[in-house]
Amino acid sequence: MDIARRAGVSKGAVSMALNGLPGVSEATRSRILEVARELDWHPNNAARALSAARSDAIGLVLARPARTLGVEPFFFQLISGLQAELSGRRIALLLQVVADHEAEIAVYRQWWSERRVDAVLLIDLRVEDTRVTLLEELGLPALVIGGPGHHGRLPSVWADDARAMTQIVDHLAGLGHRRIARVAGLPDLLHTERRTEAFRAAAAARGLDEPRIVWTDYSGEQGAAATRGLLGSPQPPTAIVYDNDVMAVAGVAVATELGVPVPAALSVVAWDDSPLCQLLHPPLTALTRDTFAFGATAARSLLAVLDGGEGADMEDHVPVLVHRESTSAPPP
Amino acid sequence: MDIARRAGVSKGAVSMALNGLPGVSEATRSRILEVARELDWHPNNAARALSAARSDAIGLVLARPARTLGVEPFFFQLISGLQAELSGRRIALLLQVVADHEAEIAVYRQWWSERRVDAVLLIDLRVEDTRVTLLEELGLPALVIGGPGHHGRLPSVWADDARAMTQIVDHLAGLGHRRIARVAGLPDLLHTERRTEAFRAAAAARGLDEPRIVWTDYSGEQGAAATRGLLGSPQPPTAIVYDNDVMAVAGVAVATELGVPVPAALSVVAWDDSPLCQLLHPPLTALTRDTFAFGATAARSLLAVLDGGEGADMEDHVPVLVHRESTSAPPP
DNA sequence: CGATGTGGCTGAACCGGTTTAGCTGCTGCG
DNA sequence: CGCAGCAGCTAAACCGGTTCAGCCACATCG
Repeated sequence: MDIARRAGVSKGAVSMALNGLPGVSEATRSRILEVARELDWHPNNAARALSAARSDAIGLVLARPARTLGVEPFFFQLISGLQAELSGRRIALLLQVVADHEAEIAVYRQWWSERRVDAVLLIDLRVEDTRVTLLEELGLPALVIGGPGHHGRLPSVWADDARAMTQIVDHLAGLGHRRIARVAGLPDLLHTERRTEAFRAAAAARGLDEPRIVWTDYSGEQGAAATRGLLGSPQPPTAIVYDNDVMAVAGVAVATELGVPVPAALSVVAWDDSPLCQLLHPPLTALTRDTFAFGATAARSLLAVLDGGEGADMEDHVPVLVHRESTSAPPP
Repeated sequence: MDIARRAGVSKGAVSMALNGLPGVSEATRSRILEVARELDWHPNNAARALSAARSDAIGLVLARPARTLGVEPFFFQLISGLQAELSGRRIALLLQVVADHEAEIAVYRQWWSERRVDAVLLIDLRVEDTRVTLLEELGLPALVIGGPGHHGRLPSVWADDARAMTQIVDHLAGLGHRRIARVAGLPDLLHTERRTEAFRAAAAARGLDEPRIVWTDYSGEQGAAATRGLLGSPQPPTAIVYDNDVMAVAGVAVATELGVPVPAALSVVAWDDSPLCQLLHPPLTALTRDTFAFGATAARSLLAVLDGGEGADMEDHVPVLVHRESTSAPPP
């Protein structure tokens, strides 16, 4: 190490000085720091990783069909939030987009066996999630985004989907709706199930008709098809809650096309707000969550895990329903 | 290395065997491979990186305001395409989302000084791009996505925006439009300028009126505002070309709101297709490009650079205009 | 004044691979 | 038969850091 030579000390001393460890005098430390600055020295990541048995990287695998990905701002906002916390600690984010569950698991195995990452983030938790048991078996530290429950001994961060859903149903019921329906996302995702339970429970609590639910893959196509089905049925709903913004937009388009005015004949609520919701005509009543902040929270939890902490489970803020013009009282 | 012990050879022999290098007999090689399989052995990435002076990772920095990011499927499709090529070579992708240009440059410096990446992808090329000179100075291998031109000695992969734009203008002129306008993206991006030049040139070649152009930040808000401005002017255009799908959607919403029927009174073309374009009412005529394939092409080019090749500049396929229902003959 | 710490530093081992010089035993050739 | 040449392997250096045992000089204390 040529800093050592230039400063006339051993490389052990340099290491202590640069890492703020005791073992060198203040005079020597500042001399070494000075030399390091002069030489614009930066530690070689591989060397540090090898010796410390750390990689200073965390991994995120996205396993959704490419088609539905990227349509939603959710992921980028999450990633931005994550990095707001991680980059301060010089921790990198490895991103991998894969086609399916199998491939996702293969990536975890490889990353961990090669020690490419120190931990991973698990997203889109399923009801029976083989990934959780895999990660536990591997001993690969992980933070589950989504919960509570079904995440084994892994720590988890989540938002209270149930309370959010209750908010929505209350809002609609308060406007006078009695026949509400829901266009849901993928049925095997845990949060879809959570929302479904809460949806049914809230409807029952308010004495509404047994609500209809249609499951989709989050794509606009399926959202449109579901809407068409609901509106074409004998007793069409007077309000529909969509599990994402893209489907809500598609739903409004279908309704308009069928001559069903929004909100006069049909109220629409979108789960997850986006610029799109505000641009549409009418602007959509939507459930807003601060995904950036959520990502930052998740990152802090993950760092706690990496620091050897237990990684306590944590609940994020409850999402807020923003009232816009796509919801109103049902037709008489 | 305990494979060596188990197989009764030296670790040097193990290394040769596992990497397919000459120097071991076939018998020994297969015995070593067998032991490695039994032990489910995988090389430690840090050790390999340290010794080979490679990191087996490439970096991608996205420096757009978080608000406009993620709205476009473009990035995820690009990333998916990149990884389709990269993961076969066990090369990871480091993703960093930053706020601005300064931060982006800082990330490059850090990544390279710590040898975290072997190369980076440069995206959203600007007319005067300080990043190009920085990367050249640093000696950090890079592939520029966007061009041709303005990328110094760095290799580049691009799509022919000019020909695509000509296609669009030809289509509109063929329908009979004479007053067309364009809602463009960020003015300092190179491809924005490319499109602008081509737009003006094609309009002139077809003898159309001098076209109006409004620049935006790609957000739906600004797209809506631009549309409002254009339609409210004394001589409103009969066709508008938008630089992305989100703005096109916003534009249609504004037109509808103002009582300007699409396509009867206003034709709309979106640059970049997405499910959204097909869902809208009317479905939008849009410029489709195979972003996944583009990403794969870029990855191959980048691999060529890493393999020590010159990294030849390459042009991707010309995007194709898909005719849907948002374009028709102008009102008489 | 000698025993005992102790702050400050050095030298070497170590992380887990790759690479290379060099050794061994065999084959083939004159 | 003697020697060159080569296949096949080992041992050790190396990548660039971190960590730790141990050494030295000096202060402190009984």
